[in-house]
Amino acid sequence: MEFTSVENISPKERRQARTREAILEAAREIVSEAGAGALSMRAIAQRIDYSPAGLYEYFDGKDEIIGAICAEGGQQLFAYMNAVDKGQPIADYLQALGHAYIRFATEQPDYFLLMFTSPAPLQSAEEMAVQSGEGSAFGILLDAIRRGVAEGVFQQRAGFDVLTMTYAAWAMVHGLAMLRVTHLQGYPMDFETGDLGALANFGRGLMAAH
Amino acid sequence: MEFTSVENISPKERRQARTREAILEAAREIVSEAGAGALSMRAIAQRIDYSPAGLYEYFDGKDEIIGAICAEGGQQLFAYMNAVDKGQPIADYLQALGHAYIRFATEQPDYFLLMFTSPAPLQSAEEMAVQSGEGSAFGILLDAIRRGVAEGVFQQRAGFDVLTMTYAAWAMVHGLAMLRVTHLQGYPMDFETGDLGALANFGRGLMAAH
DNA sequence: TGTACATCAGTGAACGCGCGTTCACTGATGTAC
DNA sequence: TGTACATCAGTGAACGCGCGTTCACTGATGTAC
Repeated sequence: MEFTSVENISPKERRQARTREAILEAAREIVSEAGAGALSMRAIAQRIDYSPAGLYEYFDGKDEIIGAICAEGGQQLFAYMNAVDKGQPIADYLQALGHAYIRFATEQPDYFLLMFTSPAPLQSAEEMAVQSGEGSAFGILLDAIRRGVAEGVFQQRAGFDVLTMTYAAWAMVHGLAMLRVTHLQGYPMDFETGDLGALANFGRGLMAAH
Repeated sequence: MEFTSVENISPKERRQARTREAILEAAREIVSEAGAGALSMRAIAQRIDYSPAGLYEYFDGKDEIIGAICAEGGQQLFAYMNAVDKGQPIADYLQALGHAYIRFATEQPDYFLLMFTSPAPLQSAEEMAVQSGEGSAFGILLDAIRRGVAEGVFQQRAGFDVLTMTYAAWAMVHGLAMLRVTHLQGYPMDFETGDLGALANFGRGLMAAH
């Protein structure tokens, strides 16, 4: 029988983990402050007083660092959505989830763009279906839709099952978030009202015929 | 009284216009074939057998060229949506418009991304409100919503006027298109069905209470 | 019709920059006897 | 406890690349007399 390796962490490994974390933190800060375009090995190294070459002790290259901070971004997005009060009526809850998604995008626009303007690491529809609340933003959305259907508030329709409904909800909030941080950035309009209206409209579409 | 300068075009101006067009065509092709990342002054010049320096006779710099082909992209998107049969019932028509938007994005993904991942030249909400069918994709969408409301099929609600409804519709199709060409690129799922369901769901939300 | 000149379109080479990555190296830390 | 050695974290300099833009220039085209 083997020991789980989780417990035995040597001082060396602790140090390495800390440095890895420092690298990612620096990368995160650069993206937040100056956008994804400013993220370079040199910039990261400078920020933590390393030479660029030193980073290769901890990561295989730039892509791996980007991948790691995208994963962190996913967790952050999850945190935004998981903080929403689950006690509310399902329609309100779903709307609040959308709002949280948009809030993440507007508060961390560069982060959001980094995560969502390049292709994600592949994952099948089945895998997406499996992931429930714990861990991913999509899972939270999925659980909400499931709950709405179970409560009889939302209604499955032909060609519009729970998974597809979730995809649609995601696309709705993603479109609102994306337009806002890219094409409509700086537009003098009342996004808050617009988003609320759009989310309410989407919710009406989900409702079961009375 | 002055003559309109539109008519008198010298041979010189004609030549210049043709070269300008050739530059933009080359830029368009590069973006289509290799993505926005591959668009460089050198690449454009090479494709039309100029030296990079020569391009500065026709454009002030790279940004101006990008701006010009984004404008062209807007016209192309307009063409997609304007080709949709306006004779159908409004709900079908709106759905078909969404479909056309998504088709543009999937058939010209690099173009679409170039247009929609950087901020657009600013324009006020009033200007957007003014632009009707002739010219812009947003205008077409706006006209459709207006028609739906006029026919009593769609319903204006508190905080959800025609302009806001159009914004919501745009965000819906934009989210579907965007997810598809970025984060979900290559996912093994049935986008066609998903998009149809999402658009139908959005339409239901617009409907007037019976 | 011929000639002198001005305008024009376009070039070649360079400037200065930043990028990801590699590699031979060094000095410090840890280890074995 | 001291010494010899191996491992390790990190460096400095360079490689090779591509970028947008500038500038002095040239050869062709057009114009005026």
